[in-house]
Amino acid sequence: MNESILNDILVAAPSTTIKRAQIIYQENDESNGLYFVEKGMIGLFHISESGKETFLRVFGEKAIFGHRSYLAEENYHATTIALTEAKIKHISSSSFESILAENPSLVRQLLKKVSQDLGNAEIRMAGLQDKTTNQRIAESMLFLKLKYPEKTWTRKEIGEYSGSSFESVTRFMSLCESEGIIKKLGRDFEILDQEKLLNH
Amino acid sequence: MNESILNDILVAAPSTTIKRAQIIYQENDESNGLYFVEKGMIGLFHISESGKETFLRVFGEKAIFGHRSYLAEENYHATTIALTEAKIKHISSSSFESILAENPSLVRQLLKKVSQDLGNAEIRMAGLQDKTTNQRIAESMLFLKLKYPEKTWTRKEIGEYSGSSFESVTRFMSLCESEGIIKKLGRDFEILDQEKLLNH
DNA sequence: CGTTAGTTTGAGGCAGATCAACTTTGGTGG
DNA sequence: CCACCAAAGTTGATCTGCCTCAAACTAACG
Repeated sequence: MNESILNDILVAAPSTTIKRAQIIYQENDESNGLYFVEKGMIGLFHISESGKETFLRVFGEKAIFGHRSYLAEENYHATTIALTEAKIKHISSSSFESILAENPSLVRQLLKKVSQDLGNAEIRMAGLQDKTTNQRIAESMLFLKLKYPEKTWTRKEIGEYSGSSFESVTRFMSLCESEGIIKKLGRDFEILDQEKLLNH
Repeated sequence: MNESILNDILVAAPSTTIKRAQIIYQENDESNGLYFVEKGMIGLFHISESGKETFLRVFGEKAIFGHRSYLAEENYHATTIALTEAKIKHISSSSFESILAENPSLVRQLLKKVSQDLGNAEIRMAGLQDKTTNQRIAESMLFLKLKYPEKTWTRKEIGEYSGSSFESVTRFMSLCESEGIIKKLGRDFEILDQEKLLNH
């Protein structure tokens, strides 16, 4: 994201500190501008009536979130939950709108980012149909660990990102460790062989 | 989509006639501007190595497609196939780029549409985890039939849209007919009770 | 009519979810 | 710094929704 454009607004906005597991907004809430992650990580989840959670997207440091609903002119379609303690900034709808109006290049950047996210979502949707649970777990482990190595991802989070149960994640990780593909480090893990991991 | 803006370009562009089942572009092909559906319907599919197809999006009359890849600056992530005989127009990347440059409001409209599509894709992804096959089939029947009533949707298409096998669609439709919720008309069907259909 | 694509129905199998019982980790506060 | 405990992880057993395979039927189009 073009940081220079957002910077002026962001330095002025006050930061809020969020505890792990705290909810920022919930599915169906009215859209309310956008948020910026100053520190920590936020997850976007869909939570079904039965309580089943699907982990849709991760927002790491310097990422923005909440913009999709504003741009789509919809209420939030999912819930954001802090994955770690975090510091975030909020930008109101009216501020966001004036930034957009004054910065056509920012609009194009957002369009690019949202288009990429749409492609990713559709590829993941297809993966739920044509890949095995272990393949999806392997891909999710690789994606989450390589893109956000600083976080100790729980089996539950990996399960919800890959579309499987946390027990399946545990089993697959034990299998991988026995084959020397990963190494468990307490609750965390390290990938020793990316190639073999993906070819499971 | 704002038709007036695109109109000038579209009247000038020549139409191409496409037969049913014909492929317009394939996954991984280089992005190539955008397409406009003048007549008929086009489907966007992901096809796995084993041949399993996932039906991602439908493009009906006056819809555009191919724009996501261009805007994301990626190769195509999926394959477009004509669902019926169709007439389409093609707009080159350079024409599309100049239209975008001259029409900020069109860029905002695209941003809105792509954001909505992202929300829908994520909701469908979550549905694959927390809904039963029959629930998803019911929702897909309703969506496809209400939004595009002129097309006789095959069991295979409904299956690939809902993330289930065509046999499961057949079985569910037989069940629904026996309960008076739908009526089969040759290969087509009619929905008699939307409420009951969704509450299965 | 003949042909082919689409549909129906039944039977069987299995990937992966769910349930259950137990162990380990790592943070917290005394 | 240690003891405690809640949260996270492990492992085994069971169960089932839905896919796959198979075989026969039927609509629709040239």
